[in-house]
Amino acid sequence: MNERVTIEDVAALARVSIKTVSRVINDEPNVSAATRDKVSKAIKRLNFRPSRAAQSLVSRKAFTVGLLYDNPCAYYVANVQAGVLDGCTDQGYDLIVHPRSSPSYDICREVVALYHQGRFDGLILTPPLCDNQTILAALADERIPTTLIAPGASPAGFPSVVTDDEQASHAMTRHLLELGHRRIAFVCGHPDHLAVQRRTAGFRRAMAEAGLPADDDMIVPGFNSFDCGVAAGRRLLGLRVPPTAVFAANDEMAAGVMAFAHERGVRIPEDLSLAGFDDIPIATQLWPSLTTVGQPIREMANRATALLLDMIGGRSPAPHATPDATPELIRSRLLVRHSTAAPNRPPSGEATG
Amino acid sequence: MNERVTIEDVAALARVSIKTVSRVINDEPNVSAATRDKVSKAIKRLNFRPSRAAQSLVSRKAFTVGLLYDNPCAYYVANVQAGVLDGCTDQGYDLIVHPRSSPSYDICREVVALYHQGRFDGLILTPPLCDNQTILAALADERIPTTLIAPGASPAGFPSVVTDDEQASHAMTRHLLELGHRRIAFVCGHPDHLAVQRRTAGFRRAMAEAGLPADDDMIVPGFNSFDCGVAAGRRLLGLRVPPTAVFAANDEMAAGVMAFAHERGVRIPEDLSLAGFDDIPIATQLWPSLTTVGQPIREMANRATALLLDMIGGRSPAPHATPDATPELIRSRLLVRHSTAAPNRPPSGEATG
DNA sequence: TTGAAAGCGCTAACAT
DNA sequence: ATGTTAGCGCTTTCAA
Repeated sequence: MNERVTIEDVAALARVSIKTVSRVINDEPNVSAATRDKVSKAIKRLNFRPSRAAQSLVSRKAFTVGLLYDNPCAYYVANVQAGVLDGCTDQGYDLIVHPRSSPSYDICREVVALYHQGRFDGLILTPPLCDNQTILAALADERIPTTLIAPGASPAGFPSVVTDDEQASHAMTRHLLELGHRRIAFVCGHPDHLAVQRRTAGFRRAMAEAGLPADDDMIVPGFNSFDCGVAAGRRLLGLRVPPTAVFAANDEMAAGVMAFAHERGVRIPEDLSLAGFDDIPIATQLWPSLTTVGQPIREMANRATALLLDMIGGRSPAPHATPDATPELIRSRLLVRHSTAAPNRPPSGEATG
Repeated sequence: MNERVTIEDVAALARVSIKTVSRVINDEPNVSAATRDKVSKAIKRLNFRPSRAAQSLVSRKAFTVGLLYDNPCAYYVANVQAGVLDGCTDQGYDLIVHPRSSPSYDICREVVALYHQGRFDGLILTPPLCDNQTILAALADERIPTTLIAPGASPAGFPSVVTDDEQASHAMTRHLLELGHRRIAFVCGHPDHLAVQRRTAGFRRAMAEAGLPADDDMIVPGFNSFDCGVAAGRRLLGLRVPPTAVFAANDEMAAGVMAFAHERGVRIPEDLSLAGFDDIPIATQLWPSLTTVGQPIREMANRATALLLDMIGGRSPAPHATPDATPELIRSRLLVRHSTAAPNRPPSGEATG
């Protein structure tokens, strides 16, 4: 830490009291322009930075937010982090990250302990942790300021930011229907991930509205992984009457379906249209590029951070004091790329080796 | 922060002085077993946690390490973070992350300021920042404890952890040669990323040892991105005599080559063997799965953290006091999957639609 | 508009 | 083996 220059050094150089320096540091009123200027010059001259530890001790704030997650997708995590940092940095807050895959009981104890040590002022939770009742109960119990990104429900007392999974899924299904598909299969996401579950609902609604049956053999389970996608592909393409389009609840599973299709020589999009959800990097690095739904992850994280900092800073009601906060909505958008086309289209003129 | 229970509360309950409590907290000697027990019980009873801010203020430590990076690959970053956290957590250190893509001058000022505020005790740098002389000079100037992950050179005074890029690249080239390939192309990595540059050297050495020419038209430039891979594929497959194998300096570029090959109907591995480097998730999510080199990123980050904490804790020489520290080496390993095979192999019996 | 004094919760140095 | 005292560097009273 090597803390050499202190507020006293500045005060001595500027020939004022340390309190006056403190006033300048914190932009407090009641300092004459001349004094302020004098002090500012001294601060610059000495390259003075107030000690975070001292500020924390007296203000009882850590100036740090914690990000708690348990998500295997590096891309998702990176975007969340970026969004949180966007919101933190200008307010002088730091981010400490806590990926946790341990049992929730340990998480609770650990997080509460860290909070009581003053290691962070508030917490941001992402799926699936933000749907974990044990954790939420512990955080509410300890009155730890917390906001949620994309929770399945909107638990009382936790401000949250969500996106319109159901509508986006509906829109994607409409896209496939409008291309002329009728036999459309859906690969479900992980049952514990509530937001992902809403994607199934959007699919079902669009199919119902189109007067099409959502056959049981057209809706297959999945757990968000590439391997599940491969398995789903095997199952669907092995059907007596296979679908002409497959819509997977996330891109990883869509990539799995695509890999299986490639292996079987099923051409995409000529023989099979394929759609995903999330727009992870692989979506543009597959061939053909994947039609998918772009999630505004970074923006959501940014807003969740702003809500958290409002709470911490007392600019919004105290934590767990607002039973029915409406979640903030940020819309997802449809990204039509090359993996979807009208059904039964004749092979294109592209070289095929 | 809500800091209610302090060391005084514990002292009062245990009927000892606060100093004795402090001794117990810090596992200092000279406390009788009975007293220690009494204090421990009081600590548990009150659920006491020493305030980080107070400890920081008096010890002049932040108990935090900073991770500075500017790397577009989420998977790489996630692994580095995981490795750093592995090393931090048990020592009670936190991790704050600082992704930075701003000009290096700003990074320097910002990082130095944060250090002087006592927001971290030491820094871990990854490529390409760890090869940036301006940043390194600033850090050395300020005596900021720093370790480097996979630097191109090994700058004096910076402990570092590296892997054997050159040898791994040599081994991959040998693999292709042993399969019977003679016309092997290489897609180079970003010229600013020195560690990646060594992969080119390994390729050249293996080719030279095999008595094969490394033709200029067989070694194409690249900048690590998927699009560069597509471009390289277009260039190489458009040659009068195309290569029978392509070795790309990273997986993203290999994925680009593969996408282009798919588009052109060039079969992998029957018509073209393809190898990458890094083992990012996409390597197993492409079809066919990609033969590549697995980088021990997480272990490297973990070791870099251990080296840093040794420095911070005074268990190793002070920062910038050891001119010629030997970088610690962690070996990469060859991962042979389905994208490489002997050249001119007849099509396999797999279904081709 | 400015400043003096009293802590924030802990540890280091020095008693006992 | 245990306790007392004096800070760490800042902000918050409360005076002037």
